[in-house]
Amino acid sequence: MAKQNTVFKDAFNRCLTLIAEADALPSELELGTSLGVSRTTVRAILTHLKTLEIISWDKRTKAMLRAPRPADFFSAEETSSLAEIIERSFMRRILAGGAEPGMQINELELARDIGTGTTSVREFLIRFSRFGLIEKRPNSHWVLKGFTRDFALELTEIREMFELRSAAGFAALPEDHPAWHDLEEMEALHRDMLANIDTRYRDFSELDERFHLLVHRSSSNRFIIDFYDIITIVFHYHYQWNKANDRERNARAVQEHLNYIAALKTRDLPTVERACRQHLRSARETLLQSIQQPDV
Amino acid sequence: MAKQNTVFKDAFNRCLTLIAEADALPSELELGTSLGVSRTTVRAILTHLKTLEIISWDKRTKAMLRAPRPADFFSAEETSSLAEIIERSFMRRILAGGAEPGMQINELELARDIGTGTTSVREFLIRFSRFGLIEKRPNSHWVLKGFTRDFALELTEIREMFELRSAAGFAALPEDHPAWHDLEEMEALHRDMLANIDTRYRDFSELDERFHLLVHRSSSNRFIIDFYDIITIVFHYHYQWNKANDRERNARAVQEHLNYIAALKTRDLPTVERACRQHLRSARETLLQSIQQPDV
DNA sequence: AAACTGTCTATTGTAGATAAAATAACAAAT
DNA sequence: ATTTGTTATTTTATCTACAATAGACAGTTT
Repeated sequence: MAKQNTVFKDAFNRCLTLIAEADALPSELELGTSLGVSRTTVRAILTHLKTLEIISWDKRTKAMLRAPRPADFFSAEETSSLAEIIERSFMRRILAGGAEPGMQINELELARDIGTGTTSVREFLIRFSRFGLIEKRPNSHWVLKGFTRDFALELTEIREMFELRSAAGFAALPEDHPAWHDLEEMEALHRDMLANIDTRYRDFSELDERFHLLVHRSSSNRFIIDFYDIITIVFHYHYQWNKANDRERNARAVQEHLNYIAALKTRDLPTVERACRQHLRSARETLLQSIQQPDV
Repeated sequence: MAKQNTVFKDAFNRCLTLIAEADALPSELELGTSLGVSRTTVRAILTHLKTLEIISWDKRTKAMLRAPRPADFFSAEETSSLAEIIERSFMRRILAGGAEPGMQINELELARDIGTGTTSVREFLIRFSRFGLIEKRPNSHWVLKGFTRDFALELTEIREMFELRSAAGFAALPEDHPAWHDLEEMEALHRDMLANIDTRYRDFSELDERFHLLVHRSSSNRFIIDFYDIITIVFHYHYQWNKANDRERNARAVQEHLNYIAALKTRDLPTVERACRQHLRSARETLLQSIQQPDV
């Protein structure tokens, strides 16, 4: 069926929440930029809104007729792009489904399982290969290298190099750099979470990602920032499937982040390095614990 | 036309040089493993060899009838895979053809220019994107970030981190590790080249690549080793299109490599670090000099 | 004239089809 | 026990086609 219209559906949903608040509708162009889509898609959205009798629309006169109802929204499955679907499906297979290192990966089989064409699966695998978990044998299959202890060690080795350098770079940023303001906000978010840790500890994963990204960004090095994608995806799925002791683990991590933030604010290099190392060490331990040791 | 039979053609050429020396033909299976192809392809090759009356072939009796002639070989264009063709073509466009940073890259146009389908171009761009020179705008074009001074600085920053760590790792390898033997060979090759530098300086590019790969490999970290692909491709094309003063430049680099090798053999960390830093510094200078400064 | 809209075109994302190559199986021959 | 003939099946690499989306231009409204 050629292209899926997930861009339209997702933008439509976001548009509904957008107009639910402000009841005056902006111009097509404006709507397009605030939703991040082209005018073509905006017009498709407006047409659909009109069909559902949520708005009236004639040329440049648009008016709200009624508030959006839950039934108006497209369901979550419909709005996720094919790439997201494939990623989730693939990660479930290789992480949850007891996939052995060395296992062969078959494009056709994956595509059939997921219910997509082979092209999309192929492109996903090519993109995914930079994460070092799979490898291509040309004219033949892909090989799963596996989420092993070695993988985790190699990953964290690089992470530590990059983050130490980024943290040092952060501490050296000029007084008026916007990152300092972001850091203040980040600190407030952490304090908030720590105050209500019993109910909020599940949200740590997202906060963790945002905090470390802020640090990495200060390196201004595209390779360091890009590498952080690997960290993100690994920890994202890791958090999803390893929930043992996560309350305590996350509480400790929040505290470590706060120490780390305080250290950055001193701008004293040895202090920064100490706080950074300490946090990275426990992050590594957490990751390693979740990896099932191979039998050999 | 679906798949190109470049695997067959390339393997056929390699087979010709292989049998030109030894005149007894091995079994199909054996031939397959030494050429790195399946039995299906081996049989296609044997059939073609028979058609050209280079060998006689009846069941397991195969005999050479005549030596291969230049005309028997497939031409170089026919044997290079589509991916290689696309890479060369693309690199020529973005490096030689005065491509400005910020320029849009159009899959369809590229494909038409090169004379291939869009799928292959797309897959190439996805693979290539990890080199940090291009970036995708989803549902829209790719953007060329350009081979700029910033790019070179970011690249060399990582390179220096990785290579210093790898070099330190190399110096710490146990006495009986095979890498020490490879290093001896490498040293001999360098001495050879230095002795005949006037005629051999053009081959330095390849030697350089092999030497640094040897060092990087000792890190045993897939991310470090994979990153070296970026270095390789950048320096490969860099050498191709920047030939100014290359004789002196290469002579100096060979000497630096020899110092570096000597330093590794001392296994003394400060010595290694000094030699490594010195070579990397001049490599960076060379790279930077070749980049045209943007007008701003 | 500036902002907006209607209409049209070009390009991307994805599915499906096809040739090349890999893989498999097994009986027959050495 | 290894190699080959034979045949069939599976999978990859690549092309083509088409809907969704982006983007451009000209006309319209304020």
